[in-house]
Amino acid sequence: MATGRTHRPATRSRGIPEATVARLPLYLRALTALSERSVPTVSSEELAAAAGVNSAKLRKDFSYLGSYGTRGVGYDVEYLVYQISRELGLTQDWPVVIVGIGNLGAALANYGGFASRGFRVAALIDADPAMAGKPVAGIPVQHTDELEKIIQDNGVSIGVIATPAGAAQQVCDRLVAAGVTSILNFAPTVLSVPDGVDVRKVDLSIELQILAFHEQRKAGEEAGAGTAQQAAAARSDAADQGPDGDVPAVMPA
Amino acid sequence: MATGRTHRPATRSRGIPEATVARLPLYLRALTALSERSVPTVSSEELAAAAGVNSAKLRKDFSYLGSYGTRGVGYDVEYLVYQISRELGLTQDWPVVIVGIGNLGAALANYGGFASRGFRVAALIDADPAMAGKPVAGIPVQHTDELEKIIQDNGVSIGVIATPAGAAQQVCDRLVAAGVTSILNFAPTVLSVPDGVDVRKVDLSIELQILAFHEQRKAGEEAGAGTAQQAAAARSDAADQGPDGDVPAVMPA
DNA sequence: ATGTGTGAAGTACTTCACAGCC
DNA sequence: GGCTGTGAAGTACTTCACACAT
Repeated sequence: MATGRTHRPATRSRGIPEATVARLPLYLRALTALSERSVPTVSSEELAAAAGVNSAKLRKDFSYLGSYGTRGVGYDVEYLVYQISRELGLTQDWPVVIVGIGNLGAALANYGGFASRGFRVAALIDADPAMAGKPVAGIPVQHTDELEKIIQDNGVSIGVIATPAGAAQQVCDRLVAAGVTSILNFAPTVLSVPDGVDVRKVDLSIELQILAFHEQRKAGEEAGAGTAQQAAAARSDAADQGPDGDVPAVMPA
Repeated sequence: MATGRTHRPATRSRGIPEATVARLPLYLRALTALSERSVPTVSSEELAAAAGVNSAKLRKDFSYLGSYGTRGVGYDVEYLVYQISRELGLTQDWPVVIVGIGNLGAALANYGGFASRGFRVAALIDADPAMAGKPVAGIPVQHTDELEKIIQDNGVSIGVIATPAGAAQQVCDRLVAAGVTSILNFAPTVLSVPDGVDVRKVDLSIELQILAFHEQRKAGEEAGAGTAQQAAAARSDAADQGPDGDVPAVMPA
């Protein structure tokens, strides 16, 4: 059990690479925008630009899902939206609980991108008795004591932890014991979970530290001998959004 | 300019792999905890467990920084804290501005992990005139009109965007024009930036969608022929925290 | 003509396994 | 004897480049 190592020898759920899965939501967002503008078809080049990746990667990604495009033409927007949604499991309804209703928890509760994507905030839970009953984003906050009952009554399998770091592991254990098998963790802690439970982590301070690292490099290169050549080769990261295609996004209030 | 593609031929800033950089903050956090408990040394095995990675990876990561361990003994906690902090550029002070002071922006402003890690919230900026002057986390909110002046007066190079999606690109453009070269984007949009500017993205809805994908697989495998073998091999992701070591974390209020 | 789908080549990251130092 | 540091092997992901369908 401990920190729950796991070697994941070839986890590839059914042949779709994890890196591809992480990009599908990006494509879906771009496609949804096109759909709203009633654009009927897109080329891999256009869609890739909108999603911030390169077109070869996008075509390869789609090839794992099937052959949904038409050579010489492109992809049918509506059809692709459906296929990706289905692949991601967004055609079904996912009740979600948010535990820890501070500023962050409230921000998450208010996040509009939820309902639109198959997610439904089933309940807000907080340890502070003073919060109980107070509505946040139109949903009354419930006390932690009710956690197990809420999970079971609503058939919740996805939990969001937005508590302080000190409470996170305990909340996590209770969520898992009650039947939650996927956790999105905003607390700056490494959570231990049994096999079969997925944890994803979102950590502001880590992101900032990564930015600081690159920022420092930029400053150094500027100062250090400007070998022109070196300066040119310097840092051209920029786009492709975040040093590695991965990573996710919250939503402002 | 467009979506600002970039092939980043061998960006590796100075030989440290991006994947390693992304883990340094994790190690740093674990080490800081050990330091607070006055633990003098750690083995790669122990530290790896605390950080949620495996020990071979950790040793390899550290080998990119130098030979800071002692064979047969382990790593000196204080010394490593210093070396990693320096490598990440945390020994200097990074003034940061947060734009968009809704629930999320407020949550970020209140995040304690800031000051402790070399980051300082230099200013909070919001487009709503009604917010101007109101203190959030003890810092008075300033109006967007002041953005350029704030950036320049404080020498800010890192900006956090927590505005609604619609405002993000415009805010981003202004930040970049004013001199910001690293952006942490919480708005669910792909930002276009010129070369030399780093963008990292944090997106709640993408994380949830990735969880939903795996959640769906779990359900499917349960139902589908339980080839015992298949069920056993099933999904053993779990720990290693989030399908790929990467990703970051916000902090609750 | 145009743009998809994909083997093949290239690159990045991880894990193994063990020599070498304490 | 214990634990680091690292070449070498293995795996995962990306990019190229072009055959092939429309």
